[in-house]
Amino acid sequence: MSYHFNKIEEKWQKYWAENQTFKAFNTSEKPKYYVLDMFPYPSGAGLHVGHPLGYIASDIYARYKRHKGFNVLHPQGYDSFGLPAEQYAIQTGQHPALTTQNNIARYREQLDKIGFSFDWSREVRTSEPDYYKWTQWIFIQLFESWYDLEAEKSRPVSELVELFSSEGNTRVNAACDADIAEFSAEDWAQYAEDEKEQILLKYRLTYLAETEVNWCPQLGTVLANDEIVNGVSERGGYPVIRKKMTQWSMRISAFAERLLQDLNKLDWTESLKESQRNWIGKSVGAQVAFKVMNSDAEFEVFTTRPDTIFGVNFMTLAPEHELVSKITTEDRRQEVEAYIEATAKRSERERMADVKTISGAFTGAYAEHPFTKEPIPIWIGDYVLAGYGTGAVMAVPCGDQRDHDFARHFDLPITNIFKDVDVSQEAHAGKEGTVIANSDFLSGLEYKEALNRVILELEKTGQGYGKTNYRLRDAVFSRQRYWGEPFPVYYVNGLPKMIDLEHLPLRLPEVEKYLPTESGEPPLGNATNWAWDTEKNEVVSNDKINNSTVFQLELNTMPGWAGSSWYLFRYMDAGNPDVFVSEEAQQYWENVDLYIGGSEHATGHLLYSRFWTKFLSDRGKLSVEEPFKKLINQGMILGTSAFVYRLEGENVFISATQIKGNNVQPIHVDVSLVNASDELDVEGFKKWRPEFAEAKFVLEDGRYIVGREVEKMSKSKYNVVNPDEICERYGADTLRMYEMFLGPLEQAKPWNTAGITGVHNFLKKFWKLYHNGADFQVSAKKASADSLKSLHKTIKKVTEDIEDFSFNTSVSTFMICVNELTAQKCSSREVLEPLAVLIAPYAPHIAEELWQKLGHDKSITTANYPEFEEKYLVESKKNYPVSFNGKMRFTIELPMDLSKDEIEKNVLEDERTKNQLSGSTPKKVIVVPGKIVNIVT
RNA sequence: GCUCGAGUGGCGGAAUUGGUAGACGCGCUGGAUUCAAAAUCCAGUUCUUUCGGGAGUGUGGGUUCGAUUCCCACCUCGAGUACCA
Repeated sequence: MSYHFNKIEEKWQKYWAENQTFKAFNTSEKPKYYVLDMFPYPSGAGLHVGHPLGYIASDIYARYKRHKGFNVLHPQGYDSFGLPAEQYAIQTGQHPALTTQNNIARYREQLDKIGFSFDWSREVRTSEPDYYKWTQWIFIQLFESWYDLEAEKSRPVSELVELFSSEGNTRVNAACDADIAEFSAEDWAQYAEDEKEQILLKYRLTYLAETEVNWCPQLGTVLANDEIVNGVSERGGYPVIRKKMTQWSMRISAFAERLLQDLNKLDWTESLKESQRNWIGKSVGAQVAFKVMNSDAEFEVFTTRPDTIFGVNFMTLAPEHELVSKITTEDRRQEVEAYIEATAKRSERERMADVKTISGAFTGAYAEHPFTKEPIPIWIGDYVLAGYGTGAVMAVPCGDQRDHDFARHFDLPITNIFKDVDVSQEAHAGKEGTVIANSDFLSGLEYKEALNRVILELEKTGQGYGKTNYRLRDAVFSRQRYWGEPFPVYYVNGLPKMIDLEHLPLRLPEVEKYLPTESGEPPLGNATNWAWDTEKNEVVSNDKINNSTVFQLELNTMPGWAGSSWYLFRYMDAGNPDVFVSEEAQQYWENVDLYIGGSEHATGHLLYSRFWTKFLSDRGKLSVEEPFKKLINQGMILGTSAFVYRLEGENVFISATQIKGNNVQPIHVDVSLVNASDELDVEGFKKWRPEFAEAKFVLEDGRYIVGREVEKMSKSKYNVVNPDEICERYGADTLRMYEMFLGPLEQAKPWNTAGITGVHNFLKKFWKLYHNGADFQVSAKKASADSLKSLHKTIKKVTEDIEDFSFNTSVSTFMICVNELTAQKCSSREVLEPLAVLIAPYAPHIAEELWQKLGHDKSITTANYPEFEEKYLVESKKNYPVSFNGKMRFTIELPMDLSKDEIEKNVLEDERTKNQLSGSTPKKVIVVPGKIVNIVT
């Protein structure tokens, strides 16, 4: 009987579903282990072979951990709010909820065919009211909290109000908006309620603010920084402009230091931590105040090099700096205004692309040096960004290349304050080993000493202080979309109020159109029932708005990352109607032990999720400060696109080998029309699209050869390979093993269906090992020593590989093992039983089938792996090559578990060694246990 | 520009506390089986060679008895980030 994988796989998938084999329980004697995949957005295109890569890896690990005796939580769900469903709705009028539901059904069908061990009883969907109820709840928690910088902790706003009532805000060290005025307890008592609300809003962890945002006109929404790639939107590639809008923001900047420090606790790749560090962008330096001469104006600069303060030759303000118009002298005004206008016209993108051109203008004003009291000219220049630091810099051309370039361009002086360094050609940015000169009290000091000294001096004279800056900005949380979580917010006199917790969820209203309204409001502006009745506590018709009991609800919705920032906790207690996750469930599962997903989320999802976890932990809702202990980025599986070449202006296609000098236009052709040797199915191609029906071909030896290129897999490039087809043709077990076999998990690699036969043949050989013709046949006899050695080698290697996530080499190890067992004609139960357990994580269906035929009545999932490791520890032997001065001479057979000294002794006592040495004493004997003995004579 | 990562046969890729480079698979070549094909099985497959060998892990140096692995310089590719003061 041959290997009927379709039948076997169907049988076991049904068995697992019916018996809820992979259901995890929130109490167990066993230790817990939580394996999570980044949940997918269910797009209309369905899954291609690239999607399951990470899921297969995590599934192997989850199944392995079960064998190892862990209580494993391995759930799956859908990040189901998002743009594509909404855009589809705009085009077709179909409700996004319906599209989403259909897409999810399709995804589920595809996922089920691959035989994953997900606990589907815990499935979550971010677009379900039962789920987004808790997203709204977290939003309210954030609104009701402020950040205490002293305690480095989020605290309830009620405690802030107490502080204000007892001592005002002068001593409160909180993360807040920049424009806070000082007030006393008495002042606070006298403020009207609305005034108090206004002030509190500046402290809340989610707050309304007029912010300059990245507006994408084509998408009709704002985008977060991480949703913009090269100045255009990540989705669709549309241009993005800056625009001022009132938006909800998240005070993530308050958590910058903790987000940075705690990276050290995580088992993530260095490159990923590095991107987060970059994104947070900590720089330590000083804030220094400069007085404008002949004026009462003063401005601050931020610098990481206060030690170079005596090298300041000029100041540069961002053109948008508020002081510019105030300090510009009359004779300079025209030039300065022209420059400001010119820079304002240039888009962010142009400004970014063009970093070579140096431009600026002199304001005519001078600042006073804090120590020398000398006048310093104040310039404006667009190399200084309004949004970073204070929007002003002290320019030290001898120490900073941009300042140097600017000085040379405008012919400004360059003072050298470094000892024995030439700065005439370029700035000297090095710190270590540099001695400061020409700098009054800093002269003769090294960088570190000078730095400390100058900050001390600045603080003493009240002209500055040591300061740390972060690049991390607060995250804009409003989106002008329909298909997202509605904010649980209504407005009273322009002030936001939260809906009471017990009335959540606030469900998305129905709308006629999913586009923004004619007056430019978000799509929810189209809803006719979108007002909140504070007496009935329910949504009512907009007609009833009276601003005393019925109020307008918020029209924005939350961004995509809202639902994905906390979903890992919902799996622990999915469906709990009373709380987002129960304390018991959360304390049992803690957080994710292993998280697998793509690296594109390095600075978005992974940072926001860490932020919300820290916040919820501060407020006592969670017992952990980090969501994901260990994280692995799986590399993308790329598609191998195929091209046909059309002669310019004709319906004639030239084989890739015949192009020569012809002018051709490459056209993507569906990869299913091309065979493994790059030959096009010409008849199929003609039928593929009507415009090709009459096409003519220039062939090579009667064949049309296509061109190939490796690209991202996508529908529009016709290079998508569907996992269903692979499962149909080769089986899920083959697909799973082949995806692992393709290469290292973390590396990007092209898909190539041709190689799959190797893995498929391996499974067939494995099957043949215990089948004689049509009959299942295993021997009850003891296995030979060789077979046991093969088995044990495999157990050892595969176990090590799984622990290191080197799944590709473990597939090779299985192949070697089966080849050896085939050669040994081994069909012993003694070998096959542990082998079934070992291979089950990779190829679960064939393993279950074998396990059952071996007489077990429970799923192989319950098999205990350490038991097999113990039982089959055989004493293996190894041949040690012995070489003299690097030249290999002969081998000696010795047991593997000898110590270095024992091996050395055995080798030196061997007759052949004595012959080689012929009486002389070796200089050195190098022994590598398990590998080699090298004798240096 | 900066940060991180990677360069090994025709291809995907193995091998690092420094120890027989090219495991395993694809492809290719030859053979068996077959009327034939598919499938399967067996053998071979880094290059070069006067069949003794010789060369070889991006390039050039270095450390070492021994380097794909460690160090220095350079080249190429990929990812991230970018006037961040």
